[in-house]
Amino acid sequence: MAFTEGLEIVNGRKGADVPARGRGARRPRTKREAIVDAATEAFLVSGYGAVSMDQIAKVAGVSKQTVYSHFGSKAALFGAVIQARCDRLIQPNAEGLSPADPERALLELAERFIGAILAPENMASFRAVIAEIGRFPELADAFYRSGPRLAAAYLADYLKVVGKAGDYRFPDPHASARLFFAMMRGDIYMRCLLEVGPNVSKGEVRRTVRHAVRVFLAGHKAV
Amino acid sequence: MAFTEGLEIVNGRKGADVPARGRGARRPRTKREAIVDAATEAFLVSGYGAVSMDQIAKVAGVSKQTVYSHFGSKAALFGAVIQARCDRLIQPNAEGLSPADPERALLELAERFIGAILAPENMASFRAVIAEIGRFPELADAFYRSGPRLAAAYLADYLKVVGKAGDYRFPDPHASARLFFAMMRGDIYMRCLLEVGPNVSKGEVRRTVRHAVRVFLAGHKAV
DNA sequence: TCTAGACTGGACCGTCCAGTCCAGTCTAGG
DNA sequence: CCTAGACTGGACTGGACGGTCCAGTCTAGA
Repeated sequence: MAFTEGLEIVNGRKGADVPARGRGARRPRTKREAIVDAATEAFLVSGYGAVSMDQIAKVAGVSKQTVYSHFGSKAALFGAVIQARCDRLIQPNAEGLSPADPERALLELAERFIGAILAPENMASFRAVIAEIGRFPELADAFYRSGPRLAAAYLADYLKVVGKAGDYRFPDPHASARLFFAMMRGDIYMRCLLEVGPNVSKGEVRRTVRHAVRVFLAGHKAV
Repeated sequence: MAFTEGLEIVNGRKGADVPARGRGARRPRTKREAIVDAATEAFLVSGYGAVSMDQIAKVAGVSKQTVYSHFGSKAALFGAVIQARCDRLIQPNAEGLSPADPERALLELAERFIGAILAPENMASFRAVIAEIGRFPELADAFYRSGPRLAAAYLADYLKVVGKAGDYRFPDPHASARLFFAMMRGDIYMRCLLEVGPNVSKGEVRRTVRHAVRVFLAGHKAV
């Protein structure tokens, strides 16, 4: 709930759509943005099939016709929403990580990564993508590219640098990077995805991450 | 496609439902089984929302009323189908694995595990469960219990035994077991789940598994 | 032979929903 | 002041679909 921040009834002939910026606190959005926001929340919470265009129009405070003049169809709207979310997946990049202390650096990266993938909006995006793979295969592609693949690419670069220092060896940095993220995306991720089991605590995340990082590094120690 | 094996038009007043077993090749099923089969394939391929009861009845070669007299509602039918699939998730258990040669044993276990989770039917089950988490949270629970959790429990037992031998240390066997499966369920799994990227080859699986097992063991070596 | 119960097949109901249409309003810019 | 274009709101269409009903058939077993 509440990926948007509670504005529901913003416009009944009010924020004149175009500039209106600067009016403190009141979200100064265009109709289009309002529609996207409403649709995002609705789709991510309930799924494509369970959301009606009337619903979206109502929540956006806009007429149905307006929705259709901006996005030609329900499918197009869904596509736009998910694409936007994929573009905005927060990418934990490896910049600013010191090659001098890989353990510390990887711990930090891991924490950032876990934080990102466990964030409810991203979790919901992932579920939505999976649920509609049959109807929208392109979205799965977009998700993979801007998610797992990008993250692994960043890390691989970092591992190359670390490898040069000599303490650790990464004969195939890309494979190692993928492995690293797989380790992070462990049982905790699965439990969140399925919404089962005990809720994950900060402590559990911490412990799991430390364990994983330690094993990862020990497994790549130069002999 | 084709989780069932091509029988579609089995009964137009034919295989008398009850015994009929033994008739070679021809699938000798009850109406109920026919319904479950048809529903399974339909739900796993297209998802809950995209399947109609008329469709299922037609494919099962059965009247709609019969479907409703066996399963009271669409939701109940879906529940039964997914539950059955969860119960049948092939569990790679750790029995018969030699504690003397952990590397070999883990490699074997890993291959079995990967084979199971990448199997199209299981992949499809997982997707279906995720897609309908909102409507059917119990199914997610069933899936987790009879999938990830069970597998980890088996492995944890094995790791305890290996730990006693002395070459490796597993201070928290359950955590290590979960980590192990996370490593296996790596990028390949993600790609299959999202149906993106290059198709996975036997070779890639092999390479990935070897890498993961090596890192896992090296990371748990006794000092 | 009779009966109970499973099953058929097709009509039917109520609901929901994507998408269209349209008459009329509001506003910005010329 | 006029016009173009964005927007409203509500009626409407056409089709899908879950679920019900029912008259009639088939089969097994008493």
